[in-house]
Amino acid sequence: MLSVDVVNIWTYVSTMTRSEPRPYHHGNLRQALLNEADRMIRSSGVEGLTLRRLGARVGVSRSALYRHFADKRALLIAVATDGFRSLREKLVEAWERGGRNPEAFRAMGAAYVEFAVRNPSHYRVMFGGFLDPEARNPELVSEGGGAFQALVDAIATLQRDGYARLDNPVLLARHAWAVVHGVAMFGIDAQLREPGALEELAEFSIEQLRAGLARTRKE
Amino acid sequence: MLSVDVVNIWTYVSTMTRSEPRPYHHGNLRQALLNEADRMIRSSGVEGLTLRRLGARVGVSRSALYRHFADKRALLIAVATDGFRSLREKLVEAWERGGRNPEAFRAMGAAYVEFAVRNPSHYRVMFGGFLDPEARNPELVSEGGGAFQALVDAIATLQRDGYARLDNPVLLARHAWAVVHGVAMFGIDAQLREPGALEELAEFSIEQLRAGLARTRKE
DNA sequence: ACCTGAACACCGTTCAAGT
DNA sequence: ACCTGAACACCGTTCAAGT
Repeated sequence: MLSVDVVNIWTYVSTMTRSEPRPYHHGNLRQALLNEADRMIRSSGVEGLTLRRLGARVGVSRSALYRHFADKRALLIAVATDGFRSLREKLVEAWERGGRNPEAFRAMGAAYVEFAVRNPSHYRVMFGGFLDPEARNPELVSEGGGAFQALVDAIATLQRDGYARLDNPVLLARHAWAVVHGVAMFGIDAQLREPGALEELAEFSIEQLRAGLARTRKE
Repeated sequence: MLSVDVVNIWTYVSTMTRSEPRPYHHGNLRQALLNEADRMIRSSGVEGLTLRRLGARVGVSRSALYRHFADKRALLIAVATDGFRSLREKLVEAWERGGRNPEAFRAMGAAYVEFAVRNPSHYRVMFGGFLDPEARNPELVSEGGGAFQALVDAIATLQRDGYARLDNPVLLARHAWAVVHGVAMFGIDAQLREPGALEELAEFSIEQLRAGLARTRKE
């Protein structure tokens, strides 16, 4: 009816008659903001991301952003959620392409470290505690859980095929996560400056991890 | 001569004649600021620490702080430096009190995780990347290196006594640090909510670590 | 629906001035 | 030596108003 047209008439009018001081973002503004936030975090770190500069870069007023995100934390949560989704994809790909065997498990560990080192600021948003655990955003929890589940599934498969000890796979996955997370942090903090040092550590730690999972319950 | 007295006369005058609106901090202001910053970080996290509130809590004007720290980053570096010193003390104590043997090595790992979990905000300042690696504050680097050296020394001793494989002790120490760091991060992010889950993981991971170090070079 | 502009309360930091 | 008070340039966030 009429009301439907009224709803969109401003869009029509503005696109047809405005002297184009700024193009409107129709529905893709959210994604444009996320993309630009990604770029800013990548180049200047989380502390370099301010909503005002983000808006200016996208070509939008200060408050336009609040149509799509409740506040800055909500935007960071969205960034972290995307990061977890991307990480899970990388992990699953390495595991499946490697043939779901102990060697593929090592490839999965290497993929984890690589993701963190190639996206350090992203990784910090995901694990740096900027997002207080009270902010239990369901999508974030679900996406983070999905990435962790990829590890649990891989370990359960190794167990089924006789490659891994039969402890609780969740405990084994937590241990595996701790190892790769620790290695990744070493790499991110750039405390390993010597070329090859991170690769050496990653290889060693992941091999230690694999051998430890293979070790029988009582040594 | 006269100039010496002139230098301190204001202190004399102010302590004797002022109607005590605010007590002066003679030389201990720096420590008072660090102590209060510690308390604020502990209760509200790093993002809860603002220089203005810090000054107000200590009872000092906004700019007084700049007599002791170049800027906010310098204050955080000082906090991190203290943290590393404290951590090293805890590690060395656990190692020596335990008798410098494999069991003591486990105690050292547990002490590490305990330090992180009991001082989560401190720990984040130390490792959260708030301090960009470019800011190579010599004291911070030295104190952080000291804590790491405690690990290297312990592993070298284990090697000498036939308890650990003979790889490069620095590599072994990096691996050990990665493991306990990863476990600590799990605990800090409170992703392990179930009671006892963190203890279970810490015990498992540290035992994996110890067994891995004991394993001979070629399994 | 989507955006603007001004305003508010808060930052870190500086600097001339005070005791 | 140590501190104050005002100022500057920046934040995140809100809200009435515009198209």
